[in-house]
Amino acid sequence: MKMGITVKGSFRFTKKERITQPQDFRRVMKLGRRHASRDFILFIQKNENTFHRLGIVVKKEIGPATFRNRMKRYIREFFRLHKHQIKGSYDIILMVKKGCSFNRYQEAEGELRRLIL
RNA sequence: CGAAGGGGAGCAGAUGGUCGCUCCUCCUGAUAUCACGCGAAGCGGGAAAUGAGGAGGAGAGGAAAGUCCGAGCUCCAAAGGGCAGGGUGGUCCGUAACACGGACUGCCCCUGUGAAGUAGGCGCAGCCGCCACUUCACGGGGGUAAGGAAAGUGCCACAGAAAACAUACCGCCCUGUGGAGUAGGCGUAGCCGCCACUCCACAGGGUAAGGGUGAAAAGGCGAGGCAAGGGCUCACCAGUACCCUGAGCGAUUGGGGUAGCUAGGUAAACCCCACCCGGAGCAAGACCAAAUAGGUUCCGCUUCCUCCCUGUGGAGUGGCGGCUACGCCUACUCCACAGGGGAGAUAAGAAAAGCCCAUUCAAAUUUGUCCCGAGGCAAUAGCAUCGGGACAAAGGCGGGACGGGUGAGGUCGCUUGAGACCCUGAGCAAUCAGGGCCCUAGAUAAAUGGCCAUCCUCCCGAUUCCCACUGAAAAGCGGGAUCGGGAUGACAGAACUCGGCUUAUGGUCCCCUUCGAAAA
RNA sequence: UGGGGGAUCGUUCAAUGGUAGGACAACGGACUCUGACUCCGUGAAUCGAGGUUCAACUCCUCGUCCCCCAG
Repeated sequence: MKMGITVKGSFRFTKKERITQPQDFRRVMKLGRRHASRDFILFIQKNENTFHRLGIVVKKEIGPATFRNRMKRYIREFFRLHKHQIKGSYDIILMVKKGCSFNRYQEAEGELRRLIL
């Protein structure tokens, strides 16, 4: 019973797991390590907490607001389901590149899995 | 029934499970009106800097979009007038308002029917028939920024004679001069001269009928008239203005008459007329917190008058005491000084933004130096007082420039509103009125998503199926059914809120027009 | 989110409503032994769709894209 509760809660994604302050964005993007794939750029830096934090950057030149919201939802969904497979505690910023054109969650999930894990 | 075009209405895949997100309400616990944490304000209910677990409810759109209009709301002290600037433009109505909507009118385009005409085409010997074109009448559909071009200015490239006070290039006509010709006439024997006619050249004039061009050429056509012509005159037609009259709330329109005979286009060129508009926008604005230097510098202004109250002094009147001088006062009036208060004038400027005006607000104190005047001490000097003036400094008020701090901090604004749905009534309609019922997103690195199953829609392929057509058959083609695979399904994401417009876009249904097919 | 401005050859700038013009670049030729420089010539554009007008880069409306400013 207690196990079920903790597993159930562990797939949540709350406000404290998000990076919202501009100085945090600046710090991670300036000091963190950088990896790139075809459609994403990943900035990652170790933090003092015991959990991961996620920030998403989608520029306006990527597409219309519907597409930008969809990309953010896909990234959040992937982070929610896969954050336990990342060891340690990191601040993660994902930036979407310009030519990105995902329409399905599965396409994004494959590329994110290759990039992060 | 199908296809195409136009218009209108409504929907925005459905159901279930599961993992999540945002907001709200509630329950229990360690009295959650507490403890703790984040620097603070304020906030935080669980992997964190931190105490825990549940239950329930709600959660993107017809365009949320573009920001093209109009409003609400907030601030600019109040939101007034004029100019400038901007906008609108048929009429009436609707609306909180509009560049919106409805109805009607005018104009333009498309189309159908009917009539008339034609020197057009085809058939026919012909009459005539069919087609085509033009005009008119009636009907249907669509569009329309639709005031004024006889208020003024500007422009109208090229071409053309001329592009707007009409002009005179060609042409036509008249007159004059000169030349040439003639089988003409007169004089003469003839040469020759004059007259007449024709042609040419030049000069002067008349003329808009005709003329290549152009987007556009100064009403059309016929007759008269004329030297030639011309609305020069007349008949008909078209157009304009005015008058009378019928219809309509009105735009407008039917009929009649008169006039001048004509006025080109462009106002989405300037402009004129009528009407409307103060500006900025929720990053508006209010509060709280943190931090810093309530900093530097420049410029302008800082002026007068009057009223009331209190106090002091003086004068007068009155009362009392007193024999006169005089003394006192609880009274009143006037003058001077001091303090306080209010009102008015003026005023740097501010509200104010593009400018001006009205209106409102607005510091207006102190000290020092110099000059002048008055009288006092004094006596060529000088000293202090008072009044006036000038200058300076400090303070105050207002404005400009530069700088310092914080670092995208929090709460409210923030969703009950010209609100949605249903019924009834008024109206052709847009819309309005009454009644009932309901509360329906409030995020802020920004919430609606992922997965699974079934059904619906679309696409592709297959067939042992069925139906219709062609064919003698084999077979071909179309539709339906089943199975498998795919599209996971158009445009697209609230950001203060409404009313419209525009743009993007998937199906469904209804209406109108045209075409095709079948049946009667 | 709100408020402003703009779009012209490949690039950067012009153009009273009346033939879209330079400069750089590109290509071809001349000059040169060759290249550079210079000279001559050529091609190449009004963001898209409607409307006003005889005529639109210009005026008006709608759309697309880009830039700037606001705490």
